Amino acid sequence: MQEVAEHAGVSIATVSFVVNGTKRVSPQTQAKVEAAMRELGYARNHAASALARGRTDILALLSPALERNLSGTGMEFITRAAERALQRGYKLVLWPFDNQASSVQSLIASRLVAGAVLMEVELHDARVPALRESGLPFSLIGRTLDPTGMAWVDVDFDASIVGTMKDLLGLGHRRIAYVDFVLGDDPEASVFAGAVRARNAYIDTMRSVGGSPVLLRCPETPWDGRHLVSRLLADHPDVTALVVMNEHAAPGIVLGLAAAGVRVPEDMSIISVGTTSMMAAFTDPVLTHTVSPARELSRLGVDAVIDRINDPELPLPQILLPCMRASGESVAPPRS
Amino acid sequence: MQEVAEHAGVSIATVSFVVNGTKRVSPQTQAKVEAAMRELGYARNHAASALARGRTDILALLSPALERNLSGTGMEFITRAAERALQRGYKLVLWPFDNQASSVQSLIASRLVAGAVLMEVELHDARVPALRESGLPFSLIGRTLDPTGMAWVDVDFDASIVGTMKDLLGLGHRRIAYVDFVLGDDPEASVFAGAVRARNAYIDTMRSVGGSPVLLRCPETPWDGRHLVSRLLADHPDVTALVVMNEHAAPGIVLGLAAAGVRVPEDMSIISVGTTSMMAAFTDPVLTHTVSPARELSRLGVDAVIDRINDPELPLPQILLPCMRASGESVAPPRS
DNA sequence: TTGAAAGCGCTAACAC
DNA sequence: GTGTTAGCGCTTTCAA
Repeated sequence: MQEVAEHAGVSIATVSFVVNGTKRVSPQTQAKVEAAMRELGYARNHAASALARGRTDILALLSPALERNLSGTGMEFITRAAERALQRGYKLVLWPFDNQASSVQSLIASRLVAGAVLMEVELHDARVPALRESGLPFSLIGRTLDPTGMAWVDVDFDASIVGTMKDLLGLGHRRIAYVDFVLGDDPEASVFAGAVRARNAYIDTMRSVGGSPVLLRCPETPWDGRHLVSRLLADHPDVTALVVMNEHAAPGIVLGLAAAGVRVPEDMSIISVGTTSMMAAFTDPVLTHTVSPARELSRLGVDAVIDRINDPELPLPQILLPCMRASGESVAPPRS
Repeated sequence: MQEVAEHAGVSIATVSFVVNGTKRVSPQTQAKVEAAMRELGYARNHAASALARGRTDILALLSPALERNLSGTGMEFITRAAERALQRGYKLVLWPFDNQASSVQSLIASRLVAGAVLMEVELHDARVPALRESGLPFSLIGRTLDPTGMAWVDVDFDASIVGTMKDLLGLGHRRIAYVDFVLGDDPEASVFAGAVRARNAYIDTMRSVGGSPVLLRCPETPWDGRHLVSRLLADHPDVTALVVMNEHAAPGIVLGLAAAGVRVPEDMSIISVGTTSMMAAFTDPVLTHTVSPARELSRLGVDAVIDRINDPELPLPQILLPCMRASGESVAPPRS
């Protein structure tokens, strides 16, 4: 920067002003400085700038289980978040971590990032208390049990599941089963808040129409989807429709049903919820599905943090976005 | 740090020594300092540290088209890279960008990152010259036409395609078509080096057995895969086997064939190359496939950069990894 | 084995 | 509108 200043015949303060647009500078000087910068290929030193202003332009994307969600919706979240951050002049660092709370602590204390976006939020999320205490701006993609006083954007699973159930009930289905996912080996292990809310919405809806819920779960793979089918058919032969919140198992379920001679949608209706359309198109018939608003959620989540960095007094966005219904051919009235 | 020093009754230099392990410190002082750090929840300021030592612990993952590859193998690359970087004490920032060369320039000049990993490398990649000039350590996942003097790790597409072709030829197939992908609207737009090499390996193999290559391509979606089928059957009715390098179209192709009454593998053999096993399991029959060594490639790519950061004189790793053959049920001898 | 102090490159308050 | 300058928090050389 010193060099640029000499080259342009001004002081380094002036260079700083034009680099940051912090202060009015006469057009002539501005031009001179810019020319000098171009000539010398100057770009401001990131660390020095961050140190001096006491703030960085880096955001952290905290995603505890980057291993999970090896495709589909998860990828969408990450790429959109990175894109949006860059659009707004921020960088996005990926922070997949093991030891939740303590790792967040040191991330915060190191002042590496100006804010954080949390994905895969749990009902009682260990990262949240640490973040709140620290005062670091953050937003949730998802929400904890009590998200009061935080910025969050989330899928409106309640409405989405209720809507999906209504569709099925409207067609005459009464025995509707629900399939979601387990992570790793321990079925009781960390549970995403969204999954819990969705499941509860299903249970409530079933109860409200006097039906009894049928809950199934399996790991997020097509193989597990296939295997699930025999269990389903054996234990619940009267089920006529499936609501599946398990992007990667859904195609497997269709294959499993076909192998068992169960036709979709004539004998069994299926709706895949919170998926990408691509995943829904891997089967024949194409799955009727609802699309998780991943792109918007990422954008809003990133925006929420950046806005709060710029003005901590801003109201906290708390936004619920519905899944979009997308057509498919896997739903029909039940065989009477 | 000053506070920690006072708390422990030592100088800030000493604190720095224990934080970084840069110098021998007596066990007692060490213990005192560590206790003080814990008590005050100290973590070193990232920017200040980077500024003082003239180096950061951040790596950039340069992926021009994060939009593409919305799942499967692409996701694998990113998550594994982030994981590995963290394991080795580095952070990974995502750098999806538009304007290739210039964006790289400013990334370099800003000294934000200590090194870079390039994905989706093209034969003549605009990012590479900028990087070479700058002296910033970097590695390629993939390789340019002439990757001499650079660190790279790549899939051995030559061997993989040749192996795949041999399998098919060995079964008696002679009319083997090849399907790969187009990006966006312009079929001539930026081409990944790996795709070009793979295609050439196919062409060479066909020629070497006196066959004439049949090249097809479509966007990376199951819909496009379905549509491709009618073109294939109309234009090349005598084809008995398909080598598909298009992870997301492959399941669509199977569906399209089924719809056209072409049985897999009796009437048509299919091998999906460079895919994830999950994608290959979305169809019935499960696709015979080869798995892209994404995980290892990411690890090696990240390691290569970090090693060179630590010692620029280290020999340049230039590593070719084969795709792993994975079983499936979509290959059989041709109908005689 | 420990401490003092000179920067690292930039920002921004203050003076002109 | 532009320049001077005191830090930002840490690393590291040099001296003790």
